[in-house]
Parts: sequence; structure tokens; C-alpha cells
Amino acid sequence: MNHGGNMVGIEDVAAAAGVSTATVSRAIRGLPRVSPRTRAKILATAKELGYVPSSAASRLASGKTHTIGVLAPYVDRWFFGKAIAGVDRELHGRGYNLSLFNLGGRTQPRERLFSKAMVQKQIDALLLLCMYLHQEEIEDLHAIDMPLVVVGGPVPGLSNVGIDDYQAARTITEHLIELGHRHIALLHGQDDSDLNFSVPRIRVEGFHDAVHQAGLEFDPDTALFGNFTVESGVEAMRRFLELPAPRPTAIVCASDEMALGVMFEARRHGIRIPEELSVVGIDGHEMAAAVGLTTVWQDPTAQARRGTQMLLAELGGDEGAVHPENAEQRLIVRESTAPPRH
Amino acid sequence: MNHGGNMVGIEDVAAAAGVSTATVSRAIRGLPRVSPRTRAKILATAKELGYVPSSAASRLASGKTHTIGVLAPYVDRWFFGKAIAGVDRELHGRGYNLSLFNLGGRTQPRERLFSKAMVQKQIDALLLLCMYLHQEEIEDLHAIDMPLVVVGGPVPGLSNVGIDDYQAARTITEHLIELGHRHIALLHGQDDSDLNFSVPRIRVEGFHDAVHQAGLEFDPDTALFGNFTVESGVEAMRRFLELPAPRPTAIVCASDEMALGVMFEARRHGIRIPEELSVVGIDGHEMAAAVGLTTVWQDPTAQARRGTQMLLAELGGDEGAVHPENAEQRLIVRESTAPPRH
DNA sequence: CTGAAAGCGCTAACAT
DNA sequence: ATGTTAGCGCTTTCAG
Repeated sequence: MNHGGNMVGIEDVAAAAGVSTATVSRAIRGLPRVSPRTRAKILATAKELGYVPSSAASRLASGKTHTIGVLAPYVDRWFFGKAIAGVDRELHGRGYNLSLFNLGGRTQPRERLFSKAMVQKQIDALLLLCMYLHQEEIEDLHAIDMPLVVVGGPVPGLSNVGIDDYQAARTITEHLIELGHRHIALLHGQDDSDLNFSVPRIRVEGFHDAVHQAGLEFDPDTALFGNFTVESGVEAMRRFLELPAPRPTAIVCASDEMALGVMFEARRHGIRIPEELSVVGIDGHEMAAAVGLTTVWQDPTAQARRGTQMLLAELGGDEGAVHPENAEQRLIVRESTAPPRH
Repeated sequence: MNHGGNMVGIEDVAAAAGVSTATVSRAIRGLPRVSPRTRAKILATAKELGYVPSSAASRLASGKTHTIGVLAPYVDRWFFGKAIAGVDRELHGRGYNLSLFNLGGRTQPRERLFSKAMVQKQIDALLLLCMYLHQEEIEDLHAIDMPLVVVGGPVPGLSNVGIDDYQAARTITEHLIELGHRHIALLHGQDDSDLNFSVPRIRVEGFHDAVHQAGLEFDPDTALFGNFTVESGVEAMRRFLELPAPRPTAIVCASDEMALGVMFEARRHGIRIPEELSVVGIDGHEMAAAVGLTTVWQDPTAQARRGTQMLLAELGGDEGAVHPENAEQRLIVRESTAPPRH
């Protein structure tokens, strides 16, 4: 253990092992063209000396940062937390670092983070978590010259891994229809600025199509809005309760978090679920299971891992590794849905 | 916009502006000793040429990475997600990067991440999110030669910013006692390996002291265990229901997430809260508000921001900036608590 | 399979 | 206030 001062460098190892720095470099990075014996010796002395390569020097010389950037609009929300965990799990152990860029929900007044150069010099590849994007940001993204994948909602022109949101919304809505519901309310998920954030819109489309194809009508007055949070679900339920009778017998929420808010507030008002109101969500939040919410399950962690694998493969020279891919989703019927009473 | 190939370097800017690279460097970094005129000119040409400094070169030459490392046991749990968001918010705009090291809950078989050199070469400072630590890891931490702060539970010998967990547990327990409860159950928060993870233990102590000082006795049979997740709260409630009568009239949970699980499962079994059972938690989870859970609120985001500020100040030359600091906490009484019936 | 040497693109004295 | 000049510690041809 040598303290503070002069960290041991590659030259020290080279000298101690009686070889050149070039050989040490190859040996340590597991490159070929090093005899087993020399490699063993080098590795041994390196460990003995407590040598750790300077990533800064390595970056400069090689041009590789061994860092993956993750751009997320939030980190403290279900989908994003799960996804970030997935990226990390995939990176960990492969010697890659995870650099987190959290846009903190700020929408308008955010600098052009993607500006080619700014990001390009810090990371080898970018994983974008689904979010709203301004037109110019999308353009910047297209201009970025490095492996790039988006996890979650689709972004025009970019490869993404995620569920089929349209189908998810249809599935969950049809479940309600099959149970006999004819009057269904919708809690839109609408983010701060959804100019190009397609997930909310796509889910809504799935809902509408399911309703219309069943020959039902959607009463625009029963369209509620929320921003994907539990709180907004609570508020939406308050507004729902003010709707004139006959009220819808079911409500489809664009996310589990909002659905949970709806359920909580319903209970608070003594409305029994599912007897008086059926509630469904989309996502597969752990709490959804705990409260018995019927939903379409998805696994953001797995999606993020998949996206990361693609990025890594592409970096490893496997061209075309990054490509659009649909993720697993599954209807899970629990106790928040039942036939309407009438 | 020049594509791919040769990124413009500091020399290009220097040449174009008719100055030396040293001056360009100073100008761009906002250092003194540059006349306003030259600086303006340099900034202009830099922007015009689309120049962005190579962070790799800068790191190598200066020894500073402008990156803060965040070590977290989880990223997809309430406290951690909130905290990471806080760090990022503080870093963003100050030109610092956030490098996330997620231990993914793996406890035993994890390499010595803190190994001085390994981490030291990649970051300027470290923010540790409260978690269990093995003895040797604590030692490694002490050996690390850079600003270091822990957010959340205290770690022996290290500065931390967080709430007084002992007091939080006492407060919430005394609330129950004041309401008249004499028979109180406890849902311990116990992580995978809590050898040195003091938060659970400290909260339990607060609970016990409150109970004993009120002249009450704690029935060891009513000690339940969970791992801070909602699911574990659900399971704990199932075990609670198997307790022989007379059952406790209240239960204090070491975290809101567990308390939520308890509430959900209680409802499922038709147990009315608070009439038949009072439930309390600790944390201030958003959902706690939605379901009316009485709790001791805290703000992990603010704590993390504070910790980050200390780190940044210390890096800025402000020695002693990093120091232990208690964070705000507050009892929030909602609808999950009431006097016992009897 | 191994070594020599030229950078990678900045920063930091030290001069001027 | 500005320029000169060594490096920072690796990686990478190119030889041998």
C-alpha cells in the first residue's frame, strides 16, 4: 500500500517486470501477442505494485472512454429507476462506467445537452430513456455519431427497445370491455411537454381504437389528465367524482402510478373497487401487485439491459447490433376489475 | 458543423484567434489573466469553430476529472432514487458529471469497489448513499484520499448528512403511545446484511427506548422483519395476522414502503385502519400521503444536495466543508393512526 | 512475441 | 496579459 504521492504507473510495472510498457499495456488489457508466461509475470507484478491504469491517459490515447451515457428525464420514478438499474447491472463487471445525465424534468429551458461534441467527448455510446424531446433535440440526436438506443417510447428514426404501447392500451381496455363495461373513462398520461413524447399519445390511441371497435362511444367529458404520478391520479379521481351521473363504470389509466392514486382516492371516498368501479393501469409496478391492480406488466430493467447489450455489442464491432426490438408485456388480471354492476 | 473526422482542438482555436493555446485554455475556463478583449475574441472563435475541450486530455493534464461518484446499493428504491436526483440537480450546470456505481444489493460477492486506486482515478469526490458496509469496505473508505460524504445513515468515522433516525423512531412510537396504545408491534427494517448498516438498528433502538420509557413492555413475538420493500410489508402483515390474540393495536414500521405493504394487506383482510389497527412509517414517501399514512417525513433529495454541495465546496478549496449535518424531519399525522378501540 | 518512439490534446509552470 | 514548453500516462503503429 503506497500512500498518496506518486501512483505507480505503467512504466513502473514495465521496469519491474523487465518488459516494455507496450507489452504491459497489451498484457493488462488481455490483448493477444503476449506469451502466457510474460502475461502472467506482468499481471503478478502489476498486482504486487498495486497498479491501476489511469483512465484519463487511456482515454486520451485510445479515444475510448469506456463510459456509457444515460439520458433520463427523471431518476426517481418507477420506470426510470428500474431502467437505470438495468443499465448499471449490464455495465458492471464489463469495465464500463455509467454516466448519468438527468434532465430533471426541465423541459424548455434546458441547454442542448445532446450537442454533438459536448456529449460525444465524454461517452462511447448513449442510452436514452423514453421522454419528450423537442424537435431540435431529435435532430441533435440524429447528428450524434455514436451508438445510440432508446429504451421506452419510440423516437422517430431511432432504434428503441420497449413494449408495444398501443397494444398494451388496447389489451387493457378490451379486458374491461369483455367484462361488460360500456362506459369507460380514461386517465391520460400527459407529460409536461409531450410534443414528441409519443408514449402517452400511443396509449391513448390504443384505448380509443379498442373502444370504437367495440362499437362504444367515448365521452370526451370523461377524459382526465395526469402526469404519470400518484398525486395526479389522486387529483384525477377527485375530478372523476364530480362527473355527472351516470358515471363511467371503469377507468383505464395510462400508468400504474396514476391508477394507484385513483384507487387510493376512491377508497377514501368509500367507493368500492371493483364493485363500483373497475380500475386498470399499465406498467407492472410492484405496488400494483400489493393492492391488486389489474395491469399490463412490463419490465423496464430487462429492456434497459437489452438496450445496453446492443450498445456494447455495437461498440465491440458488431455493426447493426442496435436495432428496434419489442419487449415482453403481459396482461395481469387481479382484483381491481370485475363486471359492472348496473 | 464539421462532421466526423478531425475534431477541432485547442490549437486550431489558438491559431484562428491569433493567440497561444495557453491563453485559449485560460479564456475558456474563465481563469483570470486574460484581457476582456482577448477573451471575447477567443470565445467567439471557439464557438465559431465548434470547439469543445477534450475532457480526456484535460483530465490527464490537470488531474481533475470533474466527476463525482455516487455509490448506491439500489437506484430503484425511494430513498435512493430521490437522493440520486438530488446529486444530479446540484451537479448539473456546474460542469460536473455524475458517475453512478450501483452495488445492486449484492452484498457478499462484490469486489472491493472502493479499492483506493480503482475509484480514485475516475472521480474527484465520492458521495456514498447509506447502506450496509463490510468492515473491510469501511476501512477502504477511510483510506480513500478524496472528499467523501455519506448521505443517509451514519457510517462510523465518516461525515454524513441525514436525519436523526433514533429520534424519528422515537417520535413516531411516542405518537402511538400518546394515542393510548399499550401493545405495539414492530416491523424491523433489516437489509440483506446489516453488519454495519446502522439505520435499521438505530430506528429499532428508538422504538424500544420509547416503549420502555413509557413503562410498556415489548413482546418479542410481535417483532416482524422486512427488507424495506412493499412486498416485505405485505408478508409481515400476513405473519402479524397469525399472532395469537390479543394482537397489538398498532404497528410501527421502519419505513413507509413496508408500512404501505402492511396497510394494503390489512385492507385485503378486511382489517380497518385505524379503527382496528394503527400503522405508522418513516420516510415521507409520496404514496404515504396518498393513502393517509402517518409518518416522519424526510427529504432525501435535499440531503443529497447538501452532501453534494459540501463535496463541491471541499473541491473548491474550502477545507472542512464536509462535515456531519442533521437533516430536517417532521412528524406528519394522517389517517392511519387513532386511539385503540378497546 | 516484444520493444521503441511518437503522439493523444490539454494544463501548468515559468518566462516575457 | 500572454507565450513557451514540458509533460500528464497511456496506446499504437512500426520495427525487429
